[in-house]
Amino acid sequence: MLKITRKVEYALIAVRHLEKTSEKLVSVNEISKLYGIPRELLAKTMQKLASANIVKSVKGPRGGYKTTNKAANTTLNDFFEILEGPTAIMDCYFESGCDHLTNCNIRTPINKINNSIRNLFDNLTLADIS
Amino acid sequence: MLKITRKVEYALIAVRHLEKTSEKLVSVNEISKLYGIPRELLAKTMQKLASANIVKSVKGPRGGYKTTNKAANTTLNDFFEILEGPTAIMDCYFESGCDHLTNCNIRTPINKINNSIRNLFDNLTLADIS
DNA sequence: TTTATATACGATAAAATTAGTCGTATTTAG
DNA sequence: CTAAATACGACTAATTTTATCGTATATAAA
Repeated sequence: MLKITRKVEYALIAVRHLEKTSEKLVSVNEISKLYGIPRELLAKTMQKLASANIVKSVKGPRGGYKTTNKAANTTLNDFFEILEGPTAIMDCYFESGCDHLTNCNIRTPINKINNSIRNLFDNLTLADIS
Repeated sequence: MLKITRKVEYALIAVRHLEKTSEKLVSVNEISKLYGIPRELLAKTMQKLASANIVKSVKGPRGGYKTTNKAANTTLNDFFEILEGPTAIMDCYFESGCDHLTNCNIRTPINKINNSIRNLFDNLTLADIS
């Protein structure tokens, strides 16, 4: 219920670590050992952050990741959506098709809750929560 | 990721239905048929709402549920916590014991996000989202 | 030019959580 | 009495999340 996923958790850990080490390239291996998190999973997570230009990747020996100047200004909503897709407390908020037989009597409440959450996360950046 | 559960969904449906039918007692059977939701699951959900005094239960034939005057003023945070326990985007926010090896570098961000969400839900009542 | 190290990415397996069902007890109107 | 309703715990099924595996590609350094 209203939990973030490990992917997001690991991404936060990594980005914060990279912010600290600044310009230096740090490999997935290093971060996964340092915080005791699964390497392959972190690797995939970093790839998503890289394709969204939150971090920059460098291949090959001595390669790794570093944050881009975009990182700190990224909103939580963008950060979450890069990793997990649209922010929605129920699938019907984005997908079509409602399960309920006659009519859905919670459309308004669901929308209001969703909009509140999205508004919250749109107005918080990674820098804000540091 | 940040989803509400079916229990919460069903509870919302039921409470909104009961608000509409006002003083009349409505059985779980009736609501479950009307919205096409599993009876037993809804029954349990209603029992939790009853023990939190959001709804009043009446046993026996012609029995059922109706909302109490407490219902509309209930905050989303209370409503969620009655059904699902403490609101926390990560378990470590409430439970002790951290998985991370050396040190956790996301304590501050997690707390800030959590407090923001809790603050949001503490200031929204069921009436507000109707 | 070969080797070792690193990212990239899709497929699959394991674990955990959520959703749903079942059985039995209790209450009470008719 | 009986039927209809809530109450509650145990169990099973389904779904989602988490983790692993295999293979490809890039590149620094020997």
